[in-house]
Amino acid sequence: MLKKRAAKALPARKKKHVALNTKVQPRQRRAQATYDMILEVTGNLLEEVGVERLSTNLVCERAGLTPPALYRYFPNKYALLKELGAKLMKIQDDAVFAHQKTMDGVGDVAEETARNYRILKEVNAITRAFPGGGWVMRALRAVPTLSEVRIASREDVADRVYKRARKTFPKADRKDLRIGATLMVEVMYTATELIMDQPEMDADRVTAEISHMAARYLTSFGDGERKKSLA
Amino acid sequence: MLKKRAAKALPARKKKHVALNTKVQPRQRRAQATYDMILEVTGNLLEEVGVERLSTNLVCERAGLTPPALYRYFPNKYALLKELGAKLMKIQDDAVFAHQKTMDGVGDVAEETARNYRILKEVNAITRAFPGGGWVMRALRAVPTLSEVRIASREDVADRVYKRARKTFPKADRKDLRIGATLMVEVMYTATELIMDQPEMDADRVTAEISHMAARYLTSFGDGERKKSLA
DNA sequence: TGTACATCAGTGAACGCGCGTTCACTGATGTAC
DNA sequence: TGTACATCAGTGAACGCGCGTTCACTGATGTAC
Repeated sequence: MLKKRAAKALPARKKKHVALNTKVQPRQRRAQATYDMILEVTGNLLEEVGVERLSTNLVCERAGLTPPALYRYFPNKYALLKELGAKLMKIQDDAVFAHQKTMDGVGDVAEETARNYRILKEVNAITRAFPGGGWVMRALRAVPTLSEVRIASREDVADRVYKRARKTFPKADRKDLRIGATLMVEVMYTATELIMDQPEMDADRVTAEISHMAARYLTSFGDGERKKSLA
Repeated sequence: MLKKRAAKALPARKKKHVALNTKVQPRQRRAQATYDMILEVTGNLLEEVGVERLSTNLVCERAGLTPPALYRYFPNKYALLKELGAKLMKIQDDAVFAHQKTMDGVGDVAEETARNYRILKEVNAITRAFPGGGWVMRALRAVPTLSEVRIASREDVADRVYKRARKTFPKADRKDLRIGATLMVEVMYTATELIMDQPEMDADRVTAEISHMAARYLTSFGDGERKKSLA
């Protein structure tokens, strides 16, 4: 089948709000390499200068490109951050989902603690290995347009936790359990942020303790004392 | 092979270290009023335009001042944020400490849940009432020079939790307990951030659940099952 | 009490810089025939 | 197979803007006598 030639690009409309989505998708190999390099350079620069001093011009300079080349793919620095953020969220989530697959329902506190610990260890390692990982996570919190990416990712994970927990605790209040899943996920990732932000803290201890906290909490949905406490 | 301009080394942008502390302290009444107004305007502007689009020029314009007037007290926008951040941390902490005074040791889960709930409710209300409160909290996370303020505040609170818990759990591992206190405090404030960031969430439920989570965790230090879980 | 005067507070106008962005262009790539 | 040519990819040079910052200055305030 013959591919239709792409129609000539229409003149860009004037837009009040600049979209954060990438503009043109790279079609040739050369372009894909450029695209990837831009993001790689961005990650490295984040590590060096932080999100405030990051700019498209700076990325171009470091990447050995002229601004229109970058501008072809990304409208501004937030588009860069969004793309990096989406990438990081994806590989974090994938790691979590890989673990989730081996789980059927919620175990006891010791079992859940061990599970959480293994997952968190892996997520921490992934984030540390990601160029500018700490900065990307900070940006995902601080920049409103980016927080959508973050929230969507977290809710994805929380949803699976919820479904798993519902099997084990069929009598638990559904809304509580759903919010509980969100909170558990949020708390777990908080540990990762804490470790990235404050390297002086004992990462292993933090990971272990948060894992325990999350496990205690999740298993509490099968506990009569919950109601009494929250009455 | 791709033809690319040689990547230049980063120019040595030797930005002299700008102190974030206020420069001149206001001495006259007029000056104090100006100083306070600048911060008030900053808070309101944060609400309107966010931290990225905030600038000293914008604050001046809105405050009806010329740049040198602002510059007399604050060297840049981070000094403004730091001052606002310190203020918010202080009134949050004061509220927590007021509650802590009435506590002697750690109670049971139900009791601790109730305590946490009351404290968190108040901290949430304080943060909501603070102009630009949500943005200030985000900035305290995202801006490195500001995170010092945040960490110092959190550790202050954690220290008191630690001392209280040590009385009740004299046999618990000291290091675990100290880190546990930090984590508990961190998790509690996470709830506040979550509520500020995602107003679509049920604030009451989130507050209640996190209070329960923190209570479960803290009381776990008097529990034999802890060791087994974390082995 | 009034007033002279030192100090504090804020103005007006300008600066250099780096930002995002655009235009007209050249060069590279892939593919239809 | 080679090649013509449409399309994709990136260049070079410039723009207007708002940023932080500074200078020399005027006006306001408080106080010593």
